[in-house]
Amino acid sequence: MAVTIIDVAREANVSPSTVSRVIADHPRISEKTKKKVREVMESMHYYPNFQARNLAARTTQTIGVVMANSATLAFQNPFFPEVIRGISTTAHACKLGLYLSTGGTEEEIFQEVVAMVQGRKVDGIILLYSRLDDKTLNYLREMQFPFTIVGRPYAFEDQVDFVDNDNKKIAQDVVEYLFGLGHREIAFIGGDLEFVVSSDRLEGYRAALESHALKYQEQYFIHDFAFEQDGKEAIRQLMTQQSPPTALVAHDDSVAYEIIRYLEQLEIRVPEDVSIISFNNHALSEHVKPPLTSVDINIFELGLKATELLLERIKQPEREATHQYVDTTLIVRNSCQSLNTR
Amino acid sequence: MAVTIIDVAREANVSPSTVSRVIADHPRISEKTKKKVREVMESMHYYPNFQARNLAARTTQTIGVVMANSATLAFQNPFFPEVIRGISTTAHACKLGLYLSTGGTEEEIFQEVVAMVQGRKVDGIILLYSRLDDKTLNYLREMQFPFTIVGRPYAFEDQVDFVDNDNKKIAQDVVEYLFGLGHREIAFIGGDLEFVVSSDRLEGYRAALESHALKYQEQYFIHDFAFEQDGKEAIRQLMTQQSPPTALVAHDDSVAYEIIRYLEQLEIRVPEDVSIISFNNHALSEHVKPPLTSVDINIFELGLKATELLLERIKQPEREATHQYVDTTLIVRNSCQSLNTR
DNA sequence: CTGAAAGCGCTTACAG
DNA sequence: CTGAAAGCGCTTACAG
Repeated sequence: MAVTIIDVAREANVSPSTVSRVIADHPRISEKTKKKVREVMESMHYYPNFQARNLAARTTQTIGVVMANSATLAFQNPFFPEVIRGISTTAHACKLGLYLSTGGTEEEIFQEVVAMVQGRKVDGIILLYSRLDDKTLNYLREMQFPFTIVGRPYAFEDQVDFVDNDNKKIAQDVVEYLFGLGHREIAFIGGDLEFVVSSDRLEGYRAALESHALKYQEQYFIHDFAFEQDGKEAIRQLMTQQSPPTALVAHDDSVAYEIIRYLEQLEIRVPEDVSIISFNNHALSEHVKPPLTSVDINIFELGLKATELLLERIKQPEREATHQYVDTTLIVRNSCQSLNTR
Repeated sequence: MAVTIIDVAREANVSPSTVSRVIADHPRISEKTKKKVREVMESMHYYPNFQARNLAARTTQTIGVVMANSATLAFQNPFFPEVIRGISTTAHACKLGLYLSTGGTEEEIFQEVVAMVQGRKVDGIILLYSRLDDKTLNYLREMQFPFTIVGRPYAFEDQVDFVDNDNKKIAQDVVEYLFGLGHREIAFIGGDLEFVVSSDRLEGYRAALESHALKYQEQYFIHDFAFEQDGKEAIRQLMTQQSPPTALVAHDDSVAYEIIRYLEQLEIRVPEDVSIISFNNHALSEHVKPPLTSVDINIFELGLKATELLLERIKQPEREATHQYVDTTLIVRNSCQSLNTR
């Protein structure tokens, strides 16, 4: 068996309480005692048992990280490691552990979250996605369990802590940018509207069009499911209609890459024949052909801030809900062409 | 306070022991009692406290996942989510939790692993990397703590459980493939040789050359650090020497993308002027230009198998060490050209 | 500044 | 088939 606090206490001629207090660096223990106990701990290779400590102290020192189901995960590939890196940075600095959800379906994930909360596995939870009317989120709200979202909640915005980009605004900005280049026929290849990030971006797109008295047009919008089912055909239809778009907005770089390939097969050149712009600025976007103009959404920061908010919430359960919007940067590369100079 | 096993016991008119046994679905409890207790648990919304259960049962029902430091992580971007997906699949099926390392440096990671082991945070550990003479690995070995590596250990191969691709072989195969296409001047842009995966692939490359009585040549090898410092210059030098290579082997697709961009700047066409082949088959490799010929290493399976091995090890600490090699597939796309038909 | 005692919420031989 | 008791390894009022 491993050496316990009792073994140390006996060896150091103090009580277990004292050893415990030395571990916690309690101020009311004399330096002399601390020194002695620490020496004994060292020589006996004592190491505290977290489970016991946490059970007694009613804490876990770990936070739960809940990702959307794996299908979506695969999709948002580069998002995940980067947001984890942000979360880890804060977590590690505060000596907090990370507990990861493993569920593959919405229901499994929900059950896991219940287990985390009720089973006292974590002190708080970070939701890595925001879905319309999400069971998990509602549960967390009802339980008043500390949690933060990376993304904007679909509702109760003022009652929930979250970190997000201003997705409406960046979608608007992107359209404005294209508008500035002279584009008027701008199509949007959207993400799954179940996710708030997707609906926000779509909304920004529409708002930008309307602000220029351009109408939102059905035939300029491709749903995620249509694209996933047969992306090539969707793009073909889009580009062969009466007045095809001169610019495309894709909801994610990986989608943009795919579109570019289909366009190529259709012998439509980017950016000469059609411009393309996208979101999320994957690491590879500077290396593809043509280098992709994309919005950097600062994923690392998203993870970092979400963790900070969560820690504050854990410390002060009663504080008011806080939001934070993380800055984005439009990275202009070579996938968009100006029509003005024509 | 939450409802405990004692509350349930009182309400159901049984002892706490019995409630505990009902939770564990102990065979010696009568169906009648089980039914009654379960009804009470239901109606009282009882949920077991994992910390207490684990403390008493001396288990954790969670496995630790340790990644190499963040710098490397960023590099191997798509690897991480995919291997986690594989690990999650097995873990979730066995109702095991995942505890993630958060450290940014080797030393931090080591300390975390010590905390996981000594602090009884996990029942076993999966190392997501294999490094030369790794302190963490050595510690785990010495402690005889259950662990598995995704990758081949640098030593003690027959004493450690691991899952890997046969990296020597796939590097050989890749060179053979190029050889079959008529290439004789084949360069290698390698990874960090601190990692076994990189040195294995380099070794395979050399072995393949030698099997064709071709000599390994310094000027056909670019070190990871040289490439990272100034990739463009490294490629320029490589391609402007006396007899430049006709084919390049890159240790990872993301490196291949970068190389392709530099080649383009040098006005060297792929595959017309030089062929390029790579490992890991990122999701994007079919979408880049030219679509990249790459070796699919089946990352999902790597994670899945590693977890299975770990679980077996946890069950039978004394069993013999096992290895498993996961199959790979050469995905031929359009980045290599045959010289034979010229 | 330090200790004795109770308690965190479970599990598991042992006994019947 | 079920219960009483000890124990997992800590923490933390309370008392001095």
